[in-house]
Amino acid sequence: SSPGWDEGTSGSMENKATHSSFSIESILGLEQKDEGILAAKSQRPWIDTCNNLGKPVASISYLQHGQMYEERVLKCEKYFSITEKVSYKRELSWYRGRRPRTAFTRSQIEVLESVFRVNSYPGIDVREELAHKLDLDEDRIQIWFQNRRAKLKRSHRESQFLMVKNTFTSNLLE
Amino acid sequence: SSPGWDEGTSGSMENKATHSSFSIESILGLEQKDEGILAAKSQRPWIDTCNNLGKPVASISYLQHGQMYEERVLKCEKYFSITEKVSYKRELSWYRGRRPRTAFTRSQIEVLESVFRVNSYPGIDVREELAHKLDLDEDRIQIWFQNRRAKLKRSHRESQFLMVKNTFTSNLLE
DNA sequence: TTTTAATGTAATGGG
DNA sequence: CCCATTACATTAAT
Repeated sequence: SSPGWDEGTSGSMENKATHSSFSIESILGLEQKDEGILAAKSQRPWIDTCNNLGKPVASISYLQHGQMYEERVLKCEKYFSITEKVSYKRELSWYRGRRPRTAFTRSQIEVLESVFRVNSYPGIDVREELAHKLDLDEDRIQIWFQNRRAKLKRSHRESQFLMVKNTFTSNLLE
Repeated sequence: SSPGWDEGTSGSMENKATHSSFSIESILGLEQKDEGILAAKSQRPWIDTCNNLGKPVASISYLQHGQMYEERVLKCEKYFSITEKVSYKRELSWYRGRRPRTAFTRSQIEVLESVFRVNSYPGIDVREELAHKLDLDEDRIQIWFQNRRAKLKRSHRESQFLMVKNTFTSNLLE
């Protein structure tokens, strides 16, 4: 449940613990048995969000507040239709298949940074805990730590580099 | 001899047959004697290369052809200094002891992919042949096929997941 | 422009 | 060999 984009209904497959005996899954004969391919988790849930309702029947696009929007008619019934409004940028991300960029809040960053100072390699347990506390996907946490480690290494490299360079320069000036 | 990262001047240690009595190696007292453990093949040749000449005395960095380079001063005498030019990318990998990431060329990938389509599990003989033809280590080939098989498996899982989910969605909309 | 979230994949280590 | 992870090079969003 990352902020900035909704998850649609794609999460329903994973809520094994909460469905009743008369759940949709059981009616459709898709009961999870923790065997075979149904256990698989989609790698691209933000794409599923649009696929869940099929290809749009139609769409119109327009400008609003200086931004390009598109209204897609996902389903047309006699008395109603289901529409979805998406921004142009998001649409671009979609067909490129790229996850919309997550914008962490300041408070989320603060927590992540404080954990990072203690442990740059949190295990799955810590990541799940963080994910729950910060209301983020565990995947986002993992990626954040990866990028954070890369950043740390970059800064180490730069400072080390400058140190050597300064030594060299000092020697030259002696 | 993987393409994708230059060897700088560090390859000189391997050209034992071509150096004269007044080579840099002999001046520095680093003559190879081919005795004892030196005959063994290192598991990490990309680390040995830098350790052989000790830590650089100093280094300066600069840009050339859009790439970061570093010039390291290996030894400073009164009238001369011995320097070594290395690319920045290589420098990064050094201090961590990790093999520099191989960047396969498009044509190498094409060959590997075409072989993969026919046989995902090439034996040592095929791998050696590929290594020779593509000018790569046999190890790189082996790793490539391992990663390629993992990728194939992922895509299979993903498509199966989507198939099941689409069935699920179709049922809902009927 | 700079920073950094996201991606693809080469490399590593354990089983 | 597999599998899960990690590092790393790049791309692209902000």
